[in-house]
Amino acid sequence: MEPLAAVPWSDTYNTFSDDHLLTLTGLLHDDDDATASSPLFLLPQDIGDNPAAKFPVPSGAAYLGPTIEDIENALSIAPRPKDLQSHTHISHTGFSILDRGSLNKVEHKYSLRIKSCGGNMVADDGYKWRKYGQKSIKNSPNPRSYYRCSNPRCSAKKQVERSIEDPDTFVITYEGLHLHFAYPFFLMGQSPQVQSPTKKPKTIDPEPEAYKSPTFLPPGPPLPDDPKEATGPQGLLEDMVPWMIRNPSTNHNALSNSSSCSSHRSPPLSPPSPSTCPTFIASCF
DNA sequence: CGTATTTGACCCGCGC
DNA sequence: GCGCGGGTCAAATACG
Repeated sequence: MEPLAAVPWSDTYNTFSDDHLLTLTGLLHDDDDATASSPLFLLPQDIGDNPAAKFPVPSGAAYLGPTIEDIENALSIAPRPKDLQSHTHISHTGFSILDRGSLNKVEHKYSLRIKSCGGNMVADDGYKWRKYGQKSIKNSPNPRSYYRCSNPRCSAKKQVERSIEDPDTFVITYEGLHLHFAYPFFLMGQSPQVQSPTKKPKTIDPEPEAYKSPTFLPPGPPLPDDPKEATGPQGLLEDMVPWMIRNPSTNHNALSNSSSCSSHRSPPLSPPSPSTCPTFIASCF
């Protein structure tokens, strides 16, 4: 039996999962990266007035990234129906985020189970993903697709496969983060004095240099490749979730005020198109 | 023609 | 050592 007879498999996967991926990739540690044991984000309240604290400190006391509970809390701000549906229905985008238990973290990888509610998933995060592989999985009729951030300086990856139990449920596994997303959080050009003592990445990636910069900027417009391109507040979910997780009490307002197409930032490799408006972000949170 | 996708080959880790 | 399976590579192909 061929999955998704009416819609090309890869197309469905990609358009469906992109927006969700952005939701989480900004939170994720790269499994093999030197940042794996370092906090991804520090916020103004975290930094305070101590210059020495303006860079993520890879110590045991540092913020080690979101837990499943953090992410679930962030997700919980999505409007939930009053009834006893087992998942949060996102009517605008035609899919549902399965309720508690659908999100798992395993060895710095997050897996998310998302229920498709029919229709084509047309939502994009502005980032581009390049499919680099597809494999048939043993004992599963559904292949697994492998995607990598099209930004060559970014190591973010995702895997998407259809659930065996429920053909309408997608299992998306996120690994790594959009490193170019972290650019605006640091001032470049200063000699690194604080850097992670952890192991080097398996592959040479110039991106981690950003983390070596001692000065940390508060969350602002993600700046994929060139800090000089930074403009005003943006508002992708990816921008907001790290902040949300740290500020659960103000999550809802922050997102409702920040989600709009007009404030969509320029994606790393291509300008946003009308179809790339983060509708998922606006409707989900 | 440049870019993205497809897909078989290849690599590597793991269990037997 | 060998086979298996997951992950990645890269040439061929499709597409805009």
